[in-house]
Amino acid sequence: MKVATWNVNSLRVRLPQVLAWLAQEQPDVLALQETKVTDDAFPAVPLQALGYDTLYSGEPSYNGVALLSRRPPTEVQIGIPGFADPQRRCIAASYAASDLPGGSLRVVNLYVPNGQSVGSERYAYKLHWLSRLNDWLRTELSERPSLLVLGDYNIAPDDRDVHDPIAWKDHIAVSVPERLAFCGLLDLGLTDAFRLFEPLAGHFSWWDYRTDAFRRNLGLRIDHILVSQPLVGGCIACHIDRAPRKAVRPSDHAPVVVEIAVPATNQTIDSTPLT
DNA sequence: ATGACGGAAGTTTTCCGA
Repeated sequence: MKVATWNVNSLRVRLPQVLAWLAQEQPDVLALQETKVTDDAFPAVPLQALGYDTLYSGEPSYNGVALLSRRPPTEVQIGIPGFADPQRRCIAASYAASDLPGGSLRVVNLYVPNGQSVGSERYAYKLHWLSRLNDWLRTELSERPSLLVLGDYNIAPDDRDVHDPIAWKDHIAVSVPERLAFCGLLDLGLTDAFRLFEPLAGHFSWWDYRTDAFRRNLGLRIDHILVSQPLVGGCIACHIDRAPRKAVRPSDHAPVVVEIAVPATNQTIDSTPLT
């Protein structure tokens, strides 16, 4: 299974790029953030025409998340249970996958608050939001063996994920309390899929629109795919697709993609007869 | 220290992003 996350910074503006990327990459699930579109205006028809089911939770101007999938969703959850948050930042669903532990893949799609600046009201909201997320994911992990928690975390987990760690020290997305909150998610039993394959610095998922930051590779790695322990062994690849960031009028984020082998795939490879 | 770019709302300017 191929699952991806992409902060599109307005789905209405980026729809042609999303449609082209879906047609080319054929992910089983694509999680979108910053759709910036209300539910009544969500462009479901062209996405369905490509064979994707749609789930979405939006609001005017800001935030908004969606899940696009080639198989039908079940057990849909909008928002963090028990957390009355008016901002549309979380949507989750399950997808049948008989070869995976538990028989289905659970996908939790997040748009973690930006936080604006360390010490601000929005920063306090970000940390509170992450705390409520942590509480909920503890329950999810106990009930869903095959769990993916992906999206725009707005946190660069360590200095390898920051183009200039000295300049960014203690700034938003990099501050110690934010990184501790991210570690708190890993401590629940989640693993950063990207770091299963790439140990080096300099790989980013976001670049500022200003100052030619993408061409100079001045970015942050803040979009992540976390996987539960039963899925770790099945992860066969995780990469950041920089191609859409080179488009005309791109999003400032690039998609992150994970590929998960189901046991049947391994068996097929292992049983290939020698010639 | 500030702004630089881009989207949205909505009307010429402001808020927000990271």
